[in-house]
Amino acid sequence: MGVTKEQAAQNRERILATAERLFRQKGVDAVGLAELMKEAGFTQGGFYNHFASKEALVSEVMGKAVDEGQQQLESAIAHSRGRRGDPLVRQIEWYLSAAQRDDIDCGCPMAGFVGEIPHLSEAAQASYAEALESTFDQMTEMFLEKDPELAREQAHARAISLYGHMVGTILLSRSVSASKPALADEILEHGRSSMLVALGTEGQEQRLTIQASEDMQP
Amino acid sequence: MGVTKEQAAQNRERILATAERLFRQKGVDAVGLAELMKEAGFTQGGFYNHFASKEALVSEVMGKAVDEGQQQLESAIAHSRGRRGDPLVRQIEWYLSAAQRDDIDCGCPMAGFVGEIPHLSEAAQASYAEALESTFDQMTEMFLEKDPELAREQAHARAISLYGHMVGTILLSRSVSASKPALADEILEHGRSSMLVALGTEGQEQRLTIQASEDMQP
DNA sequence: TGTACATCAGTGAACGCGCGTTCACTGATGTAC
DNA sequence: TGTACATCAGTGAACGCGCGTTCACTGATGTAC
Repeated sequence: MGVTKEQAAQNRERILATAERLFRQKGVDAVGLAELMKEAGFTQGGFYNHFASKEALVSEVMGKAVDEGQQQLESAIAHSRGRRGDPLVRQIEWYLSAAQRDDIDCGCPMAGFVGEIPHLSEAAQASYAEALESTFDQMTEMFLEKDPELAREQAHARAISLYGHMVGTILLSRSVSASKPALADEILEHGRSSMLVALGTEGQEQRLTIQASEDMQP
Repeated sequence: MGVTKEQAAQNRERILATAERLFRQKGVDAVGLAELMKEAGFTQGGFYNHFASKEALVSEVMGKAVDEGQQQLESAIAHSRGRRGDPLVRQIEWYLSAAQRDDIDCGCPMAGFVGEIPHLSEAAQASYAEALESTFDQMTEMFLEKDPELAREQAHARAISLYGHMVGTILLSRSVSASKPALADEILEHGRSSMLVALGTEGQEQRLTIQASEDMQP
């Protein structure tokens, strides 16, 4: 009661951060505002000083989460620039590590929320789609940097495919990490090595594609 | 009031089927028992004649859904046996079609529920993990049938990787199909063609792997 | 700089509502004799 | 085969509870003069 504007803004951020954590742990629907505010250190009623509704909060949390995911990816790119090794390889190995799988709180928001997005508000879906597109663009750049002779269009296609592969692999691994931990690890490992192999062989794709599709599709 | 045993069993099945449909459309948490029973054509109270609790219903729905997904895959294999073309190719093309993406009600249950699984009961998680393992085994067989010289272990690894790729691609496409339909289609298409190419090039993998990892990981 | 007052982030109780669950009751089904 | 009765899937009202939301109130902050 009686609080600096600056303090109020900080409190708002604390509510957002707490909401993101709880949403990831339990799912959006399973988190009540009373629980959220208590967890953030406030009483229930204060919520509406900061947000118009739960839906507004959800949209803002989604927007913030995917933006941060973006920035994380961007800084990962910057960090690996000039270092030895392929930034795509580094990215894959980090993304598909057991650590990133088990750290629900800080893991990739695109993967963490992908299942809930179709049930959320238009605003939340739009934020998500925007961020997904940017992620594809960033990964396209990584492909182009790796192989400057690659056509942009093809780099983009590879980025989309690779990202789908990464997201599916981490989700499957998470879905069984409680009931079959060994299987969960196997999923990560086979997904990862297959992606790394694909990264290596893609250079020869054009030569092989024609022959391959002849083999497959009579 | 006053109903044949046989009729009662049918009614139970109707509740299960309705629950599966609603769960897929809205998510497990967002479906209330009153809504469910009404949708199935009954009054609220009757629910507990068939199930001990909502949690018990959820577990049974998950078990049934993944089992049916299994059978569907199995019959798809049987159906394509002896026909022209690679069953894996057929599987990929069906799975990553816009139709299967948009038909939430009948789509792949593994993909539809993967995001909710970590929040559900142990029983539901166990059903899911069991079914996932079986799916990997079935796809392993498809790889072995395609290339009988392949080591079982390697076929299994490829099955796991491919399935992760399929699931991630369909989920990403679904997550933006409302807000960016064009992007959603692009995701399907690039994922699909990349998987088909990988199927074709994998035969040459062993030769390329060594060279590829030298290129990537100094 | 000091005083008077509006602002507004906070509190905590209360609202109506829908949730999962329980219950007394109904009446055709299915069984025992 | 007919009669008497137990069973149990169905009804629909009610339970306590937690949900999202509203409200009157508090009191330090921030502003106007």
